[in-house]
Amino acid sequence: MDSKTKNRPQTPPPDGGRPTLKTIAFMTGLGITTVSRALKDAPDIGAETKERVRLVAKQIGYQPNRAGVRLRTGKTNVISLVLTLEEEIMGITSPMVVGITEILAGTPYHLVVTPYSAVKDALAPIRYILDTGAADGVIISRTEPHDPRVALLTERGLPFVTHGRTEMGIVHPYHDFDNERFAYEAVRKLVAHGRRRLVLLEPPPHLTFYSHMRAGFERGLRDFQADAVSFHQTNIDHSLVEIRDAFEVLMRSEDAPDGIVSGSGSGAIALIAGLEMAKKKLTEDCDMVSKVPSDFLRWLRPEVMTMYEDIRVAGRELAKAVIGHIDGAPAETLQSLSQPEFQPPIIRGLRA
Amino acid sequence: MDSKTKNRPQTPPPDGGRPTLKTIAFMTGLGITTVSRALKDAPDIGAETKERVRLVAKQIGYQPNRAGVRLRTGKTNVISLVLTLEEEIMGITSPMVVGITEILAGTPYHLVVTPYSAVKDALAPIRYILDTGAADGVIISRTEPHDPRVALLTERGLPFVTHGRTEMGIVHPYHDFDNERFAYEAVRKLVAHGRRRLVLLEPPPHLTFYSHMRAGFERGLRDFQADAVSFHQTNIDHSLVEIRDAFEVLMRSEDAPDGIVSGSGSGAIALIAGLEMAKKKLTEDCDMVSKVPSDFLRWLRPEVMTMYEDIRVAGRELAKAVIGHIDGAPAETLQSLSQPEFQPPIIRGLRA
DNA sequence: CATCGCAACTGTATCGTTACAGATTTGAAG
DNA sequence: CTTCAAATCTGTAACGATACAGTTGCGATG
Repeated sequence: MDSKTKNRPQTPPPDGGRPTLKTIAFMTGLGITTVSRALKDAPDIGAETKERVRLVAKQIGYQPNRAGVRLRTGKTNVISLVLTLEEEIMGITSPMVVGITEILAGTPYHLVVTPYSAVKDALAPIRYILDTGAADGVIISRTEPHDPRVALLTERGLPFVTHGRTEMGIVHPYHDFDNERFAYEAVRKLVAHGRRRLVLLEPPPHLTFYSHMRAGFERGLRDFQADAVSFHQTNIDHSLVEIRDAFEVLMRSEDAPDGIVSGSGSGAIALIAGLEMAKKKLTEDCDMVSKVPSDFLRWLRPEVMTMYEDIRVAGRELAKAVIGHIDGAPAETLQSLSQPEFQPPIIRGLRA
Repeated sequence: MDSKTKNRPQTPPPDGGRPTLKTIAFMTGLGITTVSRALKDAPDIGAETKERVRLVAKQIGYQPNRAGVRLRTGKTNVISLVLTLEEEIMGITSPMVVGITEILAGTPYHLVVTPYSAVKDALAPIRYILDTGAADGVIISRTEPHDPRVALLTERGLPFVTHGRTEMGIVHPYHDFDNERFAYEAVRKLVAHGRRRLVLLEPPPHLTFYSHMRAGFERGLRDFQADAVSFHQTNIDHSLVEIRDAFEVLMRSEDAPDGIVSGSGSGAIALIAGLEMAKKKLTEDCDMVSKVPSDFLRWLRPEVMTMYEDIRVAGRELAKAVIGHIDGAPAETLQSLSQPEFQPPIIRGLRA
């Protein structure tokens, strides 16, 4: 066979299978390499040729074989969302996944969900991804001030973004909710309602946003002259029953607070239950501000003042940031903080 | 070079990279083919050789390159979860994803989330997966009696499982919640509470479980001698505001029901709001049974009687079923129905 | 009319794996 | 001492894509 045309498929590729570069090469009479480079808009391919190739590719619905690309180039076109199985409790995964996929829909990226179970295993999925080259970028949450995952990913140069910030002197992409301001504004609001003895249902101390929320809470106490009621033994990672029971005890004590800042929506539910078990009533004995990821609380307990953390938007921001990181944008430009705002109450009139 | 050893790597594969069959071949002095077959436990490889290969493979942490396998064999080791972006509202995705990944964790499968937006596009992601060979198996939900996705997947022979049943004479794997029985038991319970004028907040009519739930409801009405109050213009896919407003009108009318069966947890929230806007009270003017995917309602409105649909378990069942289908198990053995049960009320005493 | 540079295109090798068709060795049967 | 079969191992080609190092043709330059 003439070596000049060895790269040109002589037989029409078997029909029924999906089109490959070979198919296009056969149809256009070009070499496979040329077709490949034409589709990449390489500078050494003629303008008219590119046009022809693009047209044929579109006509037959050519889509590059992911395995081929991945094997040759190492590019996986995968973004990995790393989740704790326990994260489910907060019901946060749904809108997050939706937000991420909204952004990925316009790209060649697929979203792979990579779970891990115990907290001590948090590094395991990261190692897996690094070792097997399973993804081009990673999204992690439940960020800690000194997060070994961030250290490892940075060291190995795999693009990532965190949901939450770190404090380790590494500049990396992140998206976060401004929990400092949330707690600060919550205190302001409660004081405006005449509340002075405030309690905070806080995040677990090892997560970064613990200190943010505490800082905002304490700054609020100082600025608006209120007092803290201690509730440190309990945090939003505890079970609803634990939170409820601990809070009932507190509400029955001498030390009972008259204002509550809840760092989580489900925590708020447990606090309300504890409060009611102690025969106290919202708005009468106590006011409450809660961060919420959904509308449930507002509908069922409109007397709770809520600040909405839009997880879907967070998912979008995170997705944009990883992709930006993959594309080489500087990390400083891939950081965002979403500002809390109080939600208007649900309108209880007809045709709202 | 001696052709006898052409397949044996002569140079130690560059360190730092991840191990491949070549690495093991070099270390054991065997051919690449032999190593491949040894790891697959092929019958034509000696027992001792297999042992040696396995040992080395384990020692160096060999994991087959997914792109290589996929390119050569077409096996993707991917399960695709096909979701509506709108599904988020029900907050059902989180526990579903968790359940699925729990099962996949023990397998080589990864979970890829493939979304679609409009209802009319429901076929688009399926076509994409079929055309690009993106997955070995598919999980779909929001099943319809005559579901074109099921038809297409069956025709093209791609293993799948549905969350919900179909009525098209095709035997395929599914997992479903017994909505017929749910509604039936709900009616029984309401009648036992002295309620006789019952309303059903039903699923949208095009989904299969609409007729299941209606059938159970109507069978209950007959068996327990209660009457239906019409509320057909509204269903669980409508917005909370729409449901609330429509229900307020109903509750203010002559025709007001005294018992409610709610086909969804978030729908129940809207119904409660509508009821309260009509100045009616739960347990006094009206009782309610709702299907719920989480604990929120039980905590905040313990007076609602609930049947828990465990989505996490559903995720597990679905994952097991697709894998079973991929492995060639007969579809009849991959069908399961989860039975509803009333939940005990939240215990409102200390140390529950 | 060589020679050179440039534009446009192409072949080969390779990524890691597996299907397939041998190849070699060993021991037993004839 | 052949012959054969079984047991064990191996090389080659291919999956689809791309990096790299050419090759070809052609007009401009000296």
